[in-house]
Formats: sequence, C-alpha cells, structure tokens
Amino acid sequence: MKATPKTAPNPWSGAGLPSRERDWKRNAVIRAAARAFAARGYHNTSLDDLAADLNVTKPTIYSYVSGKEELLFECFRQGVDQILAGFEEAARTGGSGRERLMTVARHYAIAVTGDFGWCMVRLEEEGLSPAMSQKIKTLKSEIDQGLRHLLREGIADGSIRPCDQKMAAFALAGALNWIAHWHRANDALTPEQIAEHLLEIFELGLAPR
Amino acid sequence: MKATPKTAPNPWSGAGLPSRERDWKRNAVIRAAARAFAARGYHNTSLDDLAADLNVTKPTIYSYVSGKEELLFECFRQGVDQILAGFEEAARTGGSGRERLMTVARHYAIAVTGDFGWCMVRLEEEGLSPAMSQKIKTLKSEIDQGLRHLLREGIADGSIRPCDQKMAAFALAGALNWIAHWHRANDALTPEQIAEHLLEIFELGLAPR
DNA sequence: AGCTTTATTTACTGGTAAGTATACTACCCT
DNA sequence: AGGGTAGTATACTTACCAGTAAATAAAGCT
Repeated sequence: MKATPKTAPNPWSGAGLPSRERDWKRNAVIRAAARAFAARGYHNTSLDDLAADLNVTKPTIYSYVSGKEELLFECFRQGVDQILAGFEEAARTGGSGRERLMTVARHYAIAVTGDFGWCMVRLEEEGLSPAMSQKIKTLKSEIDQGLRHLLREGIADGSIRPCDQKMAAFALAGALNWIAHWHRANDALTPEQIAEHLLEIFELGLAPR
Repeated sequence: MKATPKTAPNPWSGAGLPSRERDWKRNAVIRAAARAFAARGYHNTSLDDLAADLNVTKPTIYSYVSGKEELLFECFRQGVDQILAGFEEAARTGGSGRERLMTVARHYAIAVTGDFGWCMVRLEEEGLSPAMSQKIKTLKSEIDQGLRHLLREGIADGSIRPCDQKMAAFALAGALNWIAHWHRANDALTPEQIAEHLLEIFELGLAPR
C-alpha cells in the first residue's frame, strides 16, 4: 500500500494554516480518498493509508467525516453532482433532444474520467448501511430517469428515432460508465473527444446507412 | 451475512457420496462462491460464510481451492469462457460480421446475467497478486480484441458501417457488461431478448433513418 | 499573561476473517 | 480384519483495520 501521488498541493504541507479552511481541507480529504479508492480499491485502502497520503493521522480524518462509509458516499455524490450539472446545463442551453443528450454525455464523460469517476461507477450497495444504500439508489435512478426523459423528448421532437428508451438509456449509461474502466489519465483522447466518438456510434449506429 | 439461498442441490446434503465427484464438488464450491460474491460482494463474503452456504467448514474449501483469490479467479474464468465460447460459435456458424457480432452478443448477455456475470464484470485487479492481475488482463483483452476483429470483418464485408473499432468495441462491451448491474433474475426480459434489443440500438443508431 | 476552543496526535480496543495444524471419520483395498 | 488414504471438522494463530479515548499543541480571546 504505497501513498498515492498527490498532484494537488497538500493543505498540511506548510505550517501556517488560515483557519476557516475547514471546508477546503474536508474536500482535500474527500478528493484524496477518491484517488486512493480508484487506485487501490475501497476495501484495500485503509484509513491509515489515506491519512499517510495526506501526511496526517487517522483521527484527523474522523474530524472531517464520520467514517469510511461517509467518505465513500461523498466521493460518489461529487461525481454524480457533475453529471446532474450536465443535465442542468442541457436544460439551460436547450436545443433538440439529441443535442441535449450530447451535452449530457460530454459532462458524463468528463465526470467519469475525473477523480470521482471510479467511485461513481464502481460503488455498489453491497455491505453498506441500508440508509446509504437507499440514497445511492435514488441518485443513480435520477440519472437513469434523466437519460430516459431526454430520449423521450428527442423522440417527440423527431431528433431521435423511436426506440426502447429504457434499453437505450441502459446502453448509453453502460457505454459511458465503462469509460472509467478503460480510460487512463494520459489517454490520447480527451473526455470530450471520447464523448463525441461514443455518441457518434450511438447516433449513426453500426449498420450502413 | 446470511446464507445465500441455494437453488441447486447441495452435494453434501445427503450422506453417501460417490467418490470421483471431486470435480463436481469443486465446481459446486466455485458456483456457490460466485453466487455469494454477486449477492454480498467479494470483500463482504468470508470463507466461513461461504462454507456455511455449503454446509461445510472452511478447511474443506481449502481442499478444493488454494484460497479466496483462486476462488474469485475461477469464477471470473468460467464467465469469460462462456463469452469466448460465443466467439467460437460465431466462427462456426459463419455469416456476415454483423451476424456473428449478434451471436457473440447473445452469448455475452447470457454469460453476464448468469452466476458468474458479476465476477466477470466487477473483478478488478486491485489488491490481487500481480500474476493473477496479469492473467485477468489477458483474458479481458482477448474479448476486446475479439470484438474489434468482428467489427473489422463486418466493415470489410460491408455489413457494418465504417467506424472507430476501438470505440465501438468499448461501447458494446460497456453496454453488455452493464447488464450485470441492472438485470435481475426475475426480469421480464430474457438475456437473449436483452441482447436483441441492445444490438438493435447499436445497429440502427439513435438518429432517425 | 491565563483561559478556552479547535486541530491533531499517540496509543489503545474490539472485532473480523484468512489461513493452518492437528485430530477424527469413513470408506477402500488387500 | 486392519492399515492406508481422502475428506472433513475443531480449534487455533496471525494480521489487519475501523473506530475511540485521552493527551498535547496551537490559535484566539479578554
């Protein structure tokens, strides 16, 4: 269990620390956790490991989050928030259903390749408290419903071919989530480019036109 | 950690056990492990839990497999084997690239919704021994290459529109793997039907024709 | 200065689970 | 029958790790 390379500056690095930075520190903890979970997996990352990454000891972490589960959930939520922001932007910018779907997909790809992508995609409810499990399901379902809604609207406005929205939403989510499994930070393609390519495949299909 | 309901008959249930059933028992262990991992997650399933599912004690499990890691790998491999069998069948039956892709997708969907689906899709190399990790990567890559190959051939024979094969293979694998996350055993759709629906989306695309 | 609060550490607890040494049991072979 | 062998169980060791109690240090206030 070696320390994750920390690219972002560490708030504990120096000595003098302005005091209301509590939130900033909390976020640093969450971000470091997300990186560590992505690199080593949730169960293979002990809070002592994480503390070491941050040059801090375990009880310090407990002063920012209630426990490991909350840490995981926060990572999950930050990732989901980025995706939900995509839906909001799509609603703001408007356009056809297909165009809005593209906007969402772009945000989705960025979120999924970011620090929180792993937590978002890989987090399962197994072994988590029922309350937590429920919150996660709700957020996941929100994304699913958002996709279906966009598909429906696209079909209504003629920008999307009539199709099984449930299946199409699953296919899209699957393809987008899967990016987290194969994308590497130094990949030749940017998340935006990946989103473009994937959406092109979904739009045009595999059969010759 | 309650016991997984065992639908398949348990080879220890009775008393008299024909002796050469060693392989059958080993497979029962692996299958039970796959079910338990899928239900409760790998890290949340102790070998004692698993042993209890089988009405046996932990050392017995160790007489069939070398440890938890091997157990996991066997589950993974059995799932992958089903998918690879799909490629073989596709090669046997022939047809256009697109038709063969459909054959593979059907097998894929069946594999992914089966007992070993979870292990196959969710297994990551984190925290596994390097040797194991390598074997897993190799098998995964074999599937990926198979998909790309089929896409290439489909493009060559004109049954598939020219497209980025790498991206298309990732999109397909993602959508197919994702089935394991949302499909439930009592789902209205059979794996075959799911494969049909998904492939239709991929073939025709989302844009109106 | 001294008193209070907040941030962080050192040192511990309790529980869980992987893996193992050893003993027991039952079948098989001659 | 008696000795071997495969399979299974009991009971243990070892390690790890989430979470906590109590102590210390630093910053702020009056």
